[in-house]
Amino acid sequence: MPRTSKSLRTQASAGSRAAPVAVGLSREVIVEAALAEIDGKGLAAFSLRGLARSLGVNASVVVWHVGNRDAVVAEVLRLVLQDTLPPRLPGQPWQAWLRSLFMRFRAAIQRHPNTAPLIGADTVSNLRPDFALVEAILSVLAEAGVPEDRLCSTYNAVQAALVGFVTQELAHMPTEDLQSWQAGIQANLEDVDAERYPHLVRLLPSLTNRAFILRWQNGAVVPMDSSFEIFVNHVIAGLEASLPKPAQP
Amino acid sequence: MPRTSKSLRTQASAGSRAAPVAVGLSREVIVEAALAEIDGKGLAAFSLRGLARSLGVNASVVVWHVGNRDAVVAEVLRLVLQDTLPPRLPGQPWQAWLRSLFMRFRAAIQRHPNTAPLIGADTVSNLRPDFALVEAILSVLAEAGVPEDRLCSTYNAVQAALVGFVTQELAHMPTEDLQSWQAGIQANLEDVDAERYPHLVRLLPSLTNRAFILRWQNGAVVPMDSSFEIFVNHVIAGLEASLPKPAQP
DNA sequence: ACCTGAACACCGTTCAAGT
DNA sequence: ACCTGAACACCGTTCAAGT
Repeated sequence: MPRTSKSLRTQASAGSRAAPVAVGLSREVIVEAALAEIDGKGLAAFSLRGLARSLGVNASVVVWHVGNRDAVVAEVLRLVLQDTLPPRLPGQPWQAWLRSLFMRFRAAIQRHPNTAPLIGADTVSNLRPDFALVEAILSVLAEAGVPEDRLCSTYNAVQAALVGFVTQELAHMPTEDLQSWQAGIQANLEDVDAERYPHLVRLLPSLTNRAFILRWQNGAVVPMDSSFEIFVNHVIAGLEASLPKPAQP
Repeated sequence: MPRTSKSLRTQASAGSRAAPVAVGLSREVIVEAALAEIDGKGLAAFSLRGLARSLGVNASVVVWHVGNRDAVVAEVLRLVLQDTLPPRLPGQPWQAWLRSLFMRFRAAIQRHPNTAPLIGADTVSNLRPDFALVEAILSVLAEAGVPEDRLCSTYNAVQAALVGFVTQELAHMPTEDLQSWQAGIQANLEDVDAERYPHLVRLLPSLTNRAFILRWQNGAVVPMDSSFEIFVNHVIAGLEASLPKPAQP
């Protein structure tokens, strides 16, 4: 029975030259430790060697169990996104289900914001394809009345939206010199020419650190709830508007 | 006058211990070379040392000119996205301008698909904020009739969409073992249970290598034109639907 | 000002060797 | 089967030193 504590080996590590024996490590334990590492240090600072250190083993054992770095990271993402798919409640309109999918997906990444860069930019997502997600979206779109020949394209549009907002809301920010970075952005914003950028200047109070490109903290610190809601509204309304009109009574 | 050829130093590199003299390098030349490197080898294989090699100089000179790796990459993205902002044609409806923005943005990344991971996942984008883009979007949204108190959130929704689709369409794929990876995905797809995933199985021909999560090549090889068009339609229609209704005559 | 070269503290991955 | 330890070919960044 594998333990999940930080070091699987005896803690008296100083002069201990432990014999190379099985230590109860498994793919599952390694992936969980990897997620903990990413949660704590971020993706950029995550390494197989560091992961192995946190497990009290040699780096090559990670490779032996899981494969390479990409595989580890793909498994971590799978762990983060598991149970994201909302159940289809009886009688629930497709709009409501889609909305719950978007919210649950975002909530899952919010729990582990440092994994956000993985969901869109890398294709590690398809290293472990989640067929249930694809089927559920296709099913709900078909039910909504999307024509058969546009189902694939419409699915892609939905999938892009599902991942797109959250990727950016929780995008990684420069960790270290937050102080100077914030100061730099703010100084830039104060110097903006009101003649050339009237809207920007007028809306500055509501935009500063709250709008993409104009912020220095990500959605893990400053959630963009109302923006996300409007975004989801757009997606659903856009979907509705693109449906073939039924004969209106 | 800086030259843009591959090696700025004399090509007789074998036994040449060149004296450390100025070599005509500039921030601009370095960033262009960096883009060329990324275009050729991809972001994962891009390194400051490799970049310096391609320029025929020591690695630390890149640091001296541009700063650190993030700064180099931010400048590269700025170069890729320059001139993305479409002009506002006289009498042009806001919908048409927004559509052209989406298309030009995508076209810019299509020219350098390996930079796609930078636009959304990393926040290198705001290391060099493009105020003109922000202002243009705000301006067009205000003109469309978005209420003042929702301008920021609506801007965020548009920005998320602008970046979201392209990020994924051109997401990086495992470069090396494309053969085995493709085989793996195809094998997986053929084994899908038709009882559990009826839509997936029925639509398999149109989904295979054309739908997110079910493809093994990205948009640089297999463009997702019709999906992108539907996506943009959704964005615009969703925006229209969210506008306060004017008094209908 | 602009560049070299060495050094530091890391990486991912492979591979022989142990039990 | 599962692990160690050494090795290989890299990294980004810093810093003294050259011209």
